[in-house]
Amino acid sequence: MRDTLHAMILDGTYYAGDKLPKDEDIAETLGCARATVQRAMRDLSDSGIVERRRKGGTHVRPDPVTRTTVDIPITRKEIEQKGCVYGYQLIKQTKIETPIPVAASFGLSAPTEMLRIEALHLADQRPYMFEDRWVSLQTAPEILDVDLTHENANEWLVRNKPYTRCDIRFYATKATEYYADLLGADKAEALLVMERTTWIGDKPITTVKAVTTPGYQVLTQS
Amino acid sequence: MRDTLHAMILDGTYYAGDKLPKDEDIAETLGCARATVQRAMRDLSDSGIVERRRKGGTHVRPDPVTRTTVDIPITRKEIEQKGCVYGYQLIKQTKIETPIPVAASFGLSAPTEMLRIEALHLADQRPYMFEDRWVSLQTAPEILDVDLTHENANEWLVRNKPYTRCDIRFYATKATEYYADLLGADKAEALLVMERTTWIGDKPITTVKAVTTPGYQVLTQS
DNA sequence: TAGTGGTCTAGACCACCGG
DNA sequence: CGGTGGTCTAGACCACTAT
Repeated sequence: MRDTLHAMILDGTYYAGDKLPKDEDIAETLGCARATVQRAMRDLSDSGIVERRRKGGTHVRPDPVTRTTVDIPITRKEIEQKGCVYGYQLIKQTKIETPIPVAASFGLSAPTEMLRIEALHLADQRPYMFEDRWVSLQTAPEILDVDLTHENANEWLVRNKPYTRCDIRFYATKATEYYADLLGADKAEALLVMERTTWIGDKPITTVKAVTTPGYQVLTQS
Repeated sequence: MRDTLHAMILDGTYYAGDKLPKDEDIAETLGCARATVQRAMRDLSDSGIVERRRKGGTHVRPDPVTRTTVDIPITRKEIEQKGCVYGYQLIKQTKIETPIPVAASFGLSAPTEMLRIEALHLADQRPYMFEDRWVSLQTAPEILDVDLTHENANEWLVRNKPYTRCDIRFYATKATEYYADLLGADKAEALLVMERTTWIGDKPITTVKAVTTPGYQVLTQS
């Protein structure tokens, strides 16, 4: 039922920008309950195909977008899923004031003292991903009690610091000598970077720049 | 109501791997309808926080993932939204048999004749993105009638060929001399690439490799 | 096969926001 | 303010799958 409604909307009956009848009318036309229409519309809305506003009605999105979902697993799981042995190596851990760009990524106007952690994830003993992380000591002071040579900050945070907002960006960067060394890559190799910043409410938790090894790909789901 | 249920599940009552009571019991405990629980659970499930299986019940996901949504707009819109003037330039258009890797990306075992289109998107007259596209002539033969020097294949497809499946991948690549020339970038610059392949049912529509200019970022939502 | 989640209905009331 | 979508209920039946 919902699927046939999806199909009906999408089979060329309506075009970009068109206004659809209100749920009640559609329900009557199709001989189904309004809740069913509502459910179908919600799906279409989630997929970015349609836009709905109270009183404004439902419109086919005028500028179609390709909307897709990315799952970023815990790095350990990602490595293990490839059938490799996971390894972790703490490189450096310092309590230091955030540089301006880092403060900015949190939306903070003034630098703060945070914990900076540089670490390497290994797959079968070989470098897999380098992470350069900043953790807010105001929001997550307990991290100072964690032995980060063995426990990995990524996982500790996931288990102990739920977040309410998360910004992610992907981009490419040329390997600096530092990255190339750490990752066992050629200098000037092209590397994919994932930057992730999380907050609980409006309080910063952590920001991490994950630099991957050459060839790394991010895949999306349907 | 749904929100309080969300909160209750997430406030530390259950841990990774835990099994939750069945919807009916939760509904009774909270004094709400089962449909309400179902709705809340569906949200949690969509967010990747919980996994549900008929008869198997609902479990908190044992391996937490960061799940996020990426919107990929029409390139024209993306450029215009930045306040730039959009430009488009067809570089080459050939009817040719797919190389093995291209056929493979569609899941085809044998090469087929397709339309290959190389084109450049411009922002304020400057190169913005290069696209190397293959379009199936079996699924979208009408594209041969389109004047691709003026109409851009991206938009024609979006408007005329709805798809049911879409695979996307992001990765970094070192600029070849060809890319560097086209994009006005330095040779060996790191470039972000988006590859997108779409099908209608199990019939291939198009696959496109979009090579971006240096500094390009993909942002995600919530 | 029995237990669980998934879909649907018919109806009520609420919340937002455009005219 | 009135029209539209959003949420909720109480109940029925279905579809999958773990045991």
